Amino acid sequence: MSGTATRLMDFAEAHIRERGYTGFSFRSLAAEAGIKSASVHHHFPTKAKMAAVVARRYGERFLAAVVAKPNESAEDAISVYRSAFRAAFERDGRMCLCGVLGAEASVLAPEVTVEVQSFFRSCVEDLARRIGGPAATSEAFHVMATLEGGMMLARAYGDIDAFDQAASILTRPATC
Amino acid sequence: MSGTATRLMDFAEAHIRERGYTGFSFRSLAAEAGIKSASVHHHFPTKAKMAAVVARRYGERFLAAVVAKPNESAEDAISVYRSAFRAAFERDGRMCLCGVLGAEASVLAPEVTVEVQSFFRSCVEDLARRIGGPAATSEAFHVMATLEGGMMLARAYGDIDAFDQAASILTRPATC
DNA sequence: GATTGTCTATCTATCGATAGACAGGAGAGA
DNA sequence: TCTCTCCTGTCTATCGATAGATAGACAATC
Repeated sequence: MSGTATRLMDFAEAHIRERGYTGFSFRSLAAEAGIKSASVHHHFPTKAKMAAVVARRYGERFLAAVVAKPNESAEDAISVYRSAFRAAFERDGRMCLCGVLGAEASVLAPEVTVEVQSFFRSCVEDLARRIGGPAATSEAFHVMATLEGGMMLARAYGDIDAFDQAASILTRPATC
Repeated sequence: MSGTATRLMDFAEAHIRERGYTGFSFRSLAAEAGIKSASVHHHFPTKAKMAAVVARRYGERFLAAVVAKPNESAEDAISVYRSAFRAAFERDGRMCLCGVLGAEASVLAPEVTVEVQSFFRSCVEDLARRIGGPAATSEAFHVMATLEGGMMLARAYGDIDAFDQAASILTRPATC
C-alpha cells in the first residue's frame, strides 16, 4: 500500500463520514490529495471497491482499538463502546462510517454492503461476549443501535449533547 | 396543493428514504410522475425547498399518527413510538426520512436541517411528556436514538429482526 | 385576459470511468 | 558500469451520463 493510496483512503474515509457514499467523489478526493481523478483509479479501480476497502480498514481499526480495552463488567463493556464512538465523533464531528453507509444501504454495491454488515456483526458479537447472560445478543444490538442513533441525532442537532443524553441511559443497569 | 404536487411529494419522500438526499433527483422523480424534470420546478423551485417541504409534511404526519395513540404508562409511550417506526419500516423497508437526512446533515441546506431538527425536537418533547419523571428528556433521547439506530441496523442487515432485537430491550423497565 | 401547468430546448457543472502518453526508478544482463 | 526493459504513478484528454436550474413557448382553464 503506497503512501498516496493510504492518504487517499484517509481522505475517502473523512469524505464518506461527512457526506455519505453518494456525496463523495473521486474528483474532490483527488483535489485534496493534489492529483487528478484519473490517478485515483490507478490505486482503486472503482468507487465501490474503494469504499469497500475503506470500510474494511475502518472496521479493523475500530475493532482493534476496542479489543485493546478489556472490561471487568457488563457496564464496562458498554462504556468501552460508548467511549470509542464518542471520541471519534468529538474528534472531528463525523459519525461512524458504517452508520452513514448503513443509512444508504440501498445504493451500495454488494461488496460495500458486505463490509458494513461485517462491521456490525463483529461489534455485536464482541459486545455480546463481553456483556454475557441470556439476552446478551439483544443487549448488544440495543447498545449498537443507541450509539449509532445517538451519533445521528448529534449530527442532526449539531450538538454532541444529544449523543450524551441518548447514551447516558446505557449506564443504568437493565435489571436490579 | 395540486394533485401533481402531492404525488411528487409522495415520490420524493420514498426516494429520499430509499437513497438519501444526495441520491434523489428531480429527473427520476419526474419520470415516475410521468412529467419532465423542468415541470417539477414549477411546483418546487429548488431541490432543497422541496426536501424541506417533504420533511415538514413527514413530521406532521408522523406526529399526528402518534398523538392519536395515547398511552397509559411510560412503557406504553415507548411502545407507541416503536410501533409507529416499525410499521413504517415494515411497510416498505425504508427507514425514517429524518433519520436518513440526519445522517447526511452536513450536505443539507439550512432550510432542510431546520425541519429535521424540528422533527426530532417534537418527538423528544412528546415522548418526554409521556414518559414523565426527572430523567424524562434523557430517556426520550435514548428511545429515539435506539429506534433510529435500530432502523439503520435493519437496513444494513436487510432484516427487520435487527430492529426488533435492538428495540425489544426498550420494553424492559429501566428501574425496578 | 390572467393564471396554471406542462412542454422543448438548453445551460453549466459534475460524475465515474477509460485510453493512451509520458517520466522516473528498479532490476537484469552484458 | 552501461544499457535495456519493465513497472509504478501520474498526466491530458475525453466519453457518456446525469445533475439542478432557467428561458420561453404553448394549451387549458378560470
